[in-house]
Amino acid sequence: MHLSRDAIVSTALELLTRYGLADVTMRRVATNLGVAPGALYWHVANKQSLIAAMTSEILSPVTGETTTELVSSLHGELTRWRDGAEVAIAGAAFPESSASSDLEKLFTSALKREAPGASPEDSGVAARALIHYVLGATFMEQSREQLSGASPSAAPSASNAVSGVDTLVRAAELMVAGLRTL
Amino acid sequence: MHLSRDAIVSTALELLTRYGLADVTMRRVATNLGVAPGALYWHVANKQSLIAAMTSEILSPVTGETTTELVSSLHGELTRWRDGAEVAIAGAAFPESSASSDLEKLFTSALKREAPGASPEDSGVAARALIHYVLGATFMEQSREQLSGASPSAAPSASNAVSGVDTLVRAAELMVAGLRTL
DNA sequence: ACCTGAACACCGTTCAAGT
DNA sequence: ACCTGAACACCGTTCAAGT
Repeated sequence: MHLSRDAIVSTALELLTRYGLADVTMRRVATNLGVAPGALYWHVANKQSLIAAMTSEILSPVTGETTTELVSSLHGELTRWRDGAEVAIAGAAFPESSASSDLEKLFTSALKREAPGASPEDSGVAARALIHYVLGATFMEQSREQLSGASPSAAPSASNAVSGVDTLVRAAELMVAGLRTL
Repeated sequence: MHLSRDAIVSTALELLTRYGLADVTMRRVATNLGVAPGALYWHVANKQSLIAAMTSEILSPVTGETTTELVSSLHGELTRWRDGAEVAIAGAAFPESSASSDLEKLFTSALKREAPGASPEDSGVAARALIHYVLGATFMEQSREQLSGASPSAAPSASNAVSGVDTLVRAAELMVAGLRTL
C-alpha cells in the first residue's frame, strides 16, 4: 500500500489535531491508512519514536533572532497543535530526535547575542530553563483548556492571565538580565 | 475490605518505586490490595486523580528558605522516586491537587526574600520558570536513565554532567540576579 | 456504604505466513 | 521488501447485583 514513514507521521498529526493525543493510537493510525496495525512496525520502531517524529515536525518551524522571538515562536507552534506541548514533552524525552537539541542551540545562541559576557555554560542553563518553562507552562495551559472544554481558538479568556505569552517573554527578559549581571 | 483512599495511594507509590509508572495500572493496584478493579472507583474518581494524589505525596516534603535550597529539595524529592518527575508533571497539570500551587508559593516567597525589589508578578514568573525547569530537566534525566538501563542510585555517571543539581541551582542564581536588576 | 462479577471498548507489539 | 491475520497480554471505566 506504498506505506511510508512520512505518511504515518502525517496521519498521526491529523489524528492529533482532530481528536487529541489520547486518540492517537497505533491502531487508529493504521486504520486511517487502510492498513493492518502490524504494518506500521515496518516503518516505525514503536509508538515512542512516532511521537518523537511528530515532535520534530511540530518544532521545526520555530525560529527567531532574539530570545523574546524564540519564546513566542515556540509557544505559538505548540499552541497551533492540539496537545502540542504534551507531545513535545514526551518527544523531547526520547533522544534519537534532534528536535530538542536544535531548539537548545537556537536559544543558546540568541542568549549569547543578548548577553555576550555570559559564559557558554550559563547561556546553556538559561536556554534549557526557558525551553522547559515554555513547554511546562503551555502544557498546563492546554490541560486546563481541555478540562474546561474550551476551544483553543476562542478569544483568550481572562482565566489564563497567569499564563500566556507575556509571562513567558518576561521570563526571557529576566534570564537575559541575570546573564548580564552575573 | 476496609479499602481507603490512602491505602490506594500508598499501594500505587509502592508499585511506582518497584516497577515504574507504566506498571502503575488501576488493575495492578487493585490486585495488590486484594480487591476487584472496580472497587477503586468508590474512593478515587479516576486514574488521573490518583496520579494527582501521588504527586501531592511526592512533593509534600519539599522545603527550603532560599531558592537554591528549594531547587535542590525539589530535585531531591523527584529523584527519590522512580519516574518521580513524570508523575509530578502529569499530576501538576491536573488541578484539584494544591501540590503545584503550594510549590509556587514556596518559590515565590523565597524569591521575594532574595530580590525584595522585584514586583510580585516578576517573582511569580521566576518561580514558575524555575519549577518547570526542575520538573522538565529531571524528567529528561530520569528518561535517559531508563533508556540506558542504569540504576538511579548508582554513582553519578559523567554523562549527566549537563543536568544534575548544579545547573538547576545555577538557573536559580541567574533568575535572582535578573529579578534584582530589572 | 462498599464491593464483586462481568462486561464494554479498547490498547501496543509480535510474528508466522503470505505476496 | 512489505504487508496481513491473528494472536498475546494487557488496559480504564461502568454498573447491575450482592452484602
